[in-house]
Amino acid sequence: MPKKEKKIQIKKVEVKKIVKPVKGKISKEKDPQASERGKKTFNLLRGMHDVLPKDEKYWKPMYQVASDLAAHFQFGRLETPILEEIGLFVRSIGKGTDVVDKEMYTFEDKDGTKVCMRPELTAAAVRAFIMHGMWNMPQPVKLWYWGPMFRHDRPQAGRYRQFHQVGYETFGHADPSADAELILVAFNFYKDLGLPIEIHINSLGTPAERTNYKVELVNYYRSKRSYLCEECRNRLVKNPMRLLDCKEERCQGIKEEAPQIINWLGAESKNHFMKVLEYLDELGIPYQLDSTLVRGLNYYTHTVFEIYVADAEISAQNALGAGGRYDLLVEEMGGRPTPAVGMALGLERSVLALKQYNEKHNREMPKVPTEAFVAQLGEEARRITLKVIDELRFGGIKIAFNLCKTSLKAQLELADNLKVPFAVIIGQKEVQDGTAIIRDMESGIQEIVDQKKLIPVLKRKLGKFDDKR
RNA sequence: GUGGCUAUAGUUUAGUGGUAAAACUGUGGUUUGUGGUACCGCUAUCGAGAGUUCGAUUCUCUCUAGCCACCCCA
Repeated sequence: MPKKEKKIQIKKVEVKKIVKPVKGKISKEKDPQASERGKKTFNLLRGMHDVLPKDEKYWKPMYQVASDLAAHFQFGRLETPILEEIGLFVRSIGKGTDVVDKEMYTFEDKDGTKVCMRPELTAAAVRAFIMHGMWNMPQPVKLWYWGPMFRHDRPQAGRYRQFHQVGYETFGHADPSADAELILVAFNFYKDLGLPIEIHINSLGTPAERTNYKVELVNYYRSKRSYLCEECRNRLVKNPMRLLDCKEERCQGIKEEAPQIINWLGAESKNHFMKVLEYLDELGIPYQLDSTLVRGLNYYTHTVFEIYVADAEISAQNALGAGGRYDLLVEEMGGRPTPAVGMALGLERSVLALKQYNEKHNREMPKVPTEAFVAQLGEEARRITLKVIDELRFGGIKIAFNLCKTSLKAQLELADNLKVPFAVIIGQKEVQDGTAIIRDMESGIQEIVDQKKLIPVLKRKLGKFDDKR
């Protein structure tokens, strides 16, 4: 109780003080704010995040690069619903994987259908491929997507429950060139954004080859059983391929000596893999063979790869993206046997890595410079200004303005912050004369121009080609 | 899901058992039509709830969130 009384008293004092020198404006503005303070505010759900305008400089170019690459490599945009039947993911990703067993957002729809928010998009792409009879289209069928995915994992930096991926999938192209093409797309994505990456690559062969290899792997690890960490002893029974993921120090030596899957591949599989590598060599894409790379989703065959930030210091979550071949999935999902390769990149992680990389190297994302600031004085001028602003848009001039500001000083300050080369000033006098002032922000030299000639004059000053002359 | 650390203005940080400081940002102003400086205002129920206490932002507990490692993955 005493707390509240004190506070109220303080406020009254403040208001009185303010009312004296200024007008009634401020006290009017303050009251609603004060009453709002008592209201509850809402927070985000755990693991959710807003993408804010301050990060637009990352998200916008990412989308631009992603869609440019898609256009260049002839991927068609696929947009699928966020909600899908739960079985779609259970069958494709596979039971026993963490994604399916622990991380999916699932619920029962009002009609009792078991529904799931997509944890990834390859399965949905396969579904769409089959559903729309895309095997009847000229092959290969190339699809790309961009959108939110949902995984109920424990959040960490660069790891969210709703996160975004961009992905590319190629159907009906069995040749190693398809694998290489996708890796090239990923490589170019980061190259264009200015982030050095490295590719880790491996081959899982066919399921039969993998089974043979697993037997050998288990035999090997059994012989070392007493030296293994507890976790690995479990893996030995549950998921032997994951033994290769172990980070325990005591298991590292054992891991290094472990049989490598590449030696268990048949001639055909080996040949496929070698050809992929040859393509990468030809393209000059650096890669590292990684015999321990196995991937968490069950549908992969042959080539698998992951994309890491080249600078190991940069991020905890440094796996930016991953992909691989899934030649059997389309058939498994009820379609005609169709070879396929896919790849997905994590966007939040890419932003995080880019930020850290840029900070480390004192680099900034390129942005389109503003060419002119339009300043206005008075209500009359504001009316004209909004029109001028619109005309300048048609003139193709990148401008900034702020109708909220009334003083010229404040507006020029903004112009200065934006490092705009020119300011266009419209006041009462200019409204009457139908003119505008163009101020060179560097020299301070001003020129009075007819409002109708604003676009050509500005263009000339900006060194732009003016097609009206 | 397991373990650990953290939680003060929009941001980054001080600080104290007696309700809080600074920088930056934002906003208004320093003769109401001119910027890059300078100066002066304004902006925090000290994450939420409970407990201990005359009194807590400061101590304890619970919760929540973030971060780190594991797990997993993008």
